[in-house]
Amino acid sequence: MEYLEGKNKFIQAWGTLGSNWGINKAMAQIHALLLLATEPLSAEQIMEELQISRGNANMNLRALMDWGIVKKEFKVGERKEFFSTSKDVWELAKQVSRERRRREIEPILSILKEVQGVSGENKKEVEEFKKVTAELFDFSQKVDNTLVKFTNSDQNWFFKLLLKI
Amino acid sequence: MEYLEGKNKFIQAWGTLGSNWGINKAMAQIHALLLLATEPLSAEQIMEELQISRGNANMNLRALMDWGIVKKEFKVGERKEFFSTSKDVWELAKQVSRERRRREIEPILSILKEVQGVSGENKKEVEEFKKVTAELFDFSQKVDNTLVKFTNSDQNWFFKLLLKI
DNA sequence: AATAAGTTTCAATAATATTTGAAAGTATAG
DNA sequence: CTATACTTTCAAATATTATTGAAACTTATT
Repeated sequence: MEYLEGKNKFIQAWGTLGSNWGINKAMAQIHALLLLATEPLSAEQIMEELQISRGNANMNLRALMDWGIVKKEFKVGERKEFFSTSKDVWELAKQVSRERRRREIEPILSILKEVQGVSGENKKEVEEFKKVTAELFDFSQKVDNTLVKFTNSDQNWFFKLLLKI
Repeated sequence: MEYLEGKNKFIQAWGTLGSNWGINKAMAQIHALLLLATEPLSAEQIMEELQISRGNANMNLRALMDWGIVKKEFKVGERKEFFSTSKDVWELAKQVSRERRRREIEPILSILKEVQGVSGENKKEVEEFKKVTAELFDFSQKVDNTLVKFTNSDQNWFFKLLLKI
């Protein structure tokens, strides 16, 4: 397979994967492009390679920076900004976990806690509600704890551990 | 907080959580409703409670059944179909992992493997490409293995294990 | 201070995904 | 067999989300 074909295939696949996990296609594709780049890329280069507009590139680069997985860089003598991402897959996974934990697990935990105190006429329904939400709370908390450990772990502690089983 | 308020809050939150993870809102909300129900619900009841159309209810119930997390049930003397979901959060998590593994990890693994064999003029680029995709392949395979263990584990083996650390 | 190079914003537009509802399909009961 | 109760399908409508592009803004250079 030709390099260019492989590259496009990979970028395409990364975009699709992102979409399935609630990350917009352009954002995932920019990330894929940066993963493959041998040096930081300018907004122009990204626009050009992915055939997207300046506004789109800018917004998604910002989103990637918000996620903490893309960094702005400057080159001496150049006024333009350049962008790069870490090639360390392990670091990437940890950063994504960290953000998703903050953005999704924490809010759901807080809601589950909040709704625990419901009251009402129908005893059976209320009890079922409390039971289910309590179990979800418990489970979510376990996931949360696991992610905290994971995101703070050095190396691939996690997988090494699993190998021992 | 009144039961109804809590219920709505939970259903709403479950829908939002779903959206963030690439699952459509109605699908997640139907699931939330079934989680809280004290007995299997008919399509009518679901349509009524969530204020959605018959077609919508039907399609998303089918999708939930495809995911293996909702089951059709029949009541004696009733011609209608009823739907229920397992209240076991652990089982639910395993089933979702199983499906996502099949639907997303396996395809990406196959693409990563496929693009490994690229060739091209620019040695530096090609090498970087192979390096990055090889690392992603390795990582994805580890995740895949972990999920296999997870989805086959009894009880909360996983979390119990983590407690030991 | 004026110009140039580059970045950001955001209303308008386009693309995508979801939802509806009515018609077609199926199965059960009489 | 056929009327009835219910389910499924899917084209069209709607809602949501992503993208564009040009104007506004910012910063650096002369």
